[in-house]
Amino acid sequence: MPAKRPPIPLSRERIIDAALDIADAQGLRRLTMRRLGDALQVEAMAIYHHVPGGKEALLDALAQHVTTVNVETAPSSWQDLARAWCHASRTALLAHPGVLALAMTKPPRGSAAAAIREQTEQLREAGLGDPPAGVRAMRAYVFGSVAVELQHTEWADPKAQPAARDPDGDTAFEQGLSALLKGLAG
Amino acid sequence: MPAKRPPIPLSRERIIDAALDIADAQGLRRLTMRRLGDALQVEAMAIYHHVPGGKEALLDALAQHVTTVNVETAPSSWQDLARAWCHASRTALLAHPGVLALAMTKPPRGSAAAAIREQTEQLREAGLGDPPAGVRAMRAYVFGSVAVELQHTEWADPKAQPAARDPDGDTAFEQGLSALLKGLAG
DNA sequence: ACCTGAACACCGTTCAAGT
DNA sequence: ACCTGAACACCGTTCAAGT
Repeated sequence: MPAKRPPIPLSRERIIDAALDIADAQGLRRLTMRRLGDALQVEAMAIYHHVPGGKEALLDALAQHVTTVNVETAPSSWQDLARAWCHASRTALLAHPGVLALAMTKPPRGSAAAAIREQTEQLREAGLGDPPAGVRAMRAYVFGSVAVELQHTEWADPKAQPAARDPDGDTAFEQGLSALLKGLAG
Repeated sequence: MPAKRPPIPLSRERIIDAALDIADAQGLRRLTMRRLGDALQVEAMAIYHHVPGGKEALLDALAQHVTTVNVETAPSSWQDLARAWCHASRTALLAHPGVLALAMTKPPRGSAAAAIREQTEQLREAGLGDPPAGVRAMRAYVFGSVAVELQHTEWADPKAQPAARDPDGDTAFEQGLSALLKGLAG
């Protein structure tokens, strides 16, 4: 006879993880405070204790989660460094397709804004010409590529799992990235 | 004494226009069947008569509206033609910032899918190397650029009017577009 | 400190009813 | 044919109350 397991205490992190699960599996429109509560075995109202701003703040946190990336500064050229940042960003976005719309729509805040500043500084030190413009172009490229790639997989198979990715996506991304970096070089 | 004006009959087009107004001015989250009915001087339930699929179909229609563009095939090189398509797409998306998330998220259907096919054919005839890959890269670029540009204006001034645009947006777009086209050339 | 229950204003959508 | 009113299941959020 299994002992009555004491419930894992609620936390901001567990809430965000559960919210990402729901958004990825069922879509943003079905991410509901009540459904989220169900997934966490808790009444919806308990969530407000851990996420002060309510649902709007929760959505902000989800956007931050998929746009906060970090790269160890090691590579040789600014091109290699730029590639590393773009790959990391793409991977983070593809991991949670359900919240891509939030990531592209909400202006970067907190850790997401900090990551952009860090990326800008690293690329400046690595010798990139106009770091803010370069980072802006890279962010645009990564956002757009991921959006089109996800549209493509959903168009090909409306019930595709997030794991079942577009095989053309990788190569299309690499080609476009090379062209972009060549363009940024001057 | 003003005569009692007979109400303009409801139509799918009027509904879509009113929905775009609300989304642009107040955000997608505040676009509600009831609010939409108010704006049209009609009960919310009347909308279902003109938009069979309900709210989901309405959102699809909004996405189609801002991603359906057309370009008169006249320019000389495939580069000029590609520029024309990218400019037209960007303009259409910037005109309705409130529904960008839908445009990037919903796979192209109906007139939007037709526009992509048309663009692909025109560019093939104009001599572009791999038309589907090229169009995919252009769509990604336009989506990403517009998303970052709108993030940027909202970050600079959270209550900026859609008309008050980012001055850097135009030049950043042109620079990136040139780099992309150079990359597509080979 | 952390969670619940009841309550309130608001959603999307249906269906029968009006004109 | 086109619109309305009432109804239903479901939202986000508050607040007092429980432990």
